[in-house]
Amino acid sequence: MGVDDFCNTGLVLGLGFSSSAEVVPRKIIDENQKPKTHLINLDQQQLAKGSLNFEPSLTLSLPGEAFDQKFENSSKVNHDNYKGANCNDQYLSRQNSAITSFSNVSVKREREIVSEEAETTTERVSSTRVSDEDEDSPNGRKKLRLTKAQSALLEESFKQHSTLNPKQKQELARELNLRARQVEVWFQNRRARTKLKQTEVDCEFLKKCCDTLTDENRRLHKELQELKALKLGSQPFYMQMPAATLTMCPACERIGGGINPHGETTTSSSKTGLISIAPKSHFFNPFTKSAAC
DNA sequence: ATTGATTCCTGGTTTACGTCA
DNA sequence: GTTGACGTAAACCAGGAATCA
Repeated sequence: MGVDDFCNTGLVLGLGFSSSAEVVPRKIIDENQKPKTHLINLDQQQLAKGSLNFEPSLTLSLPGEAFDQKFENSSKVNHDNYKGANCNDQYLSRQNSAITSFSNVSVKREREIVSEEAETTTERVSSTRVSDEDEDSPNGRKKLRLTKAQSALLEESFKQHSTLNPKQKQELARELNLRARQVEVWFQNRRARTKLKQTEVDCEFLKKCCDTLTDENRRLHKELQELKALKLGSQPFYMQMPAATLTMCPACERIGGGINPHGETTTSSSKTGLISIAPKSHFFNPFTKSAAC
């Protein structure tokens, strides 16, 4: 029996985990007292420290069953945040000089550019924001570098809510002396980075699980060989015992099942020589000690 | 019920900028 | 001091989903 045998069963082995930090959406109440789902992000400090207490959960299911539920939930975004949003924050940072460099802009882009021009006009009159400094940029994509104070405030806001409604966005933009569009882009990129980091953490975890399961597979192979050897030794006791009823202590690697791992017979039915033990679902958890010990 | 417009999102990409050898 | 490689993050694009008229 090898990995190939396992893969040909038509079953799906799912690996997931839960942690003290919520990953699943939960209901929260926004400022308008409207219940909505909201993705709660892992605390970045916890991530960095690796201090999250992940509890692995392995599931065996038919193809298409709920293995992806976590990720489906994670990718689901509630759009109620923006219900009733107006166009006020539709501002693009691309400057007028850059517009001509896109010869085949879509209708959508043209619409946005029109609104951008309108807003730009307003801003030029009413403020001295960063965009004013970009006037000299030859290609219109002068890159802003946020100050530490701006980044800190954005991070603080992101900790409170990973998405912004238009009002929050405008308010934050005003506080930071940035355009609403810049705040919006920052949050989009920040969410993407969070997700990427979480993916990396998941990947590392799965690698460790893979290593552990490989070791477990190796150990089970060894156990199988030992059982075959015993069977070949024509010992009637073991010939009457279904292999599935045998368990082995992962720690001491001794065979259990009616006989304790250290050799003593423990069941009353042993008088008959036939050991009768209820099949026990035993899925080895690589992160916990063996239940047999 | 259907459809088009609008808005924001995600996922991926581009690119300006800073750092370092 | 200059330069090229590289990483980071701001900005962008395409397409999807939700909502509304």
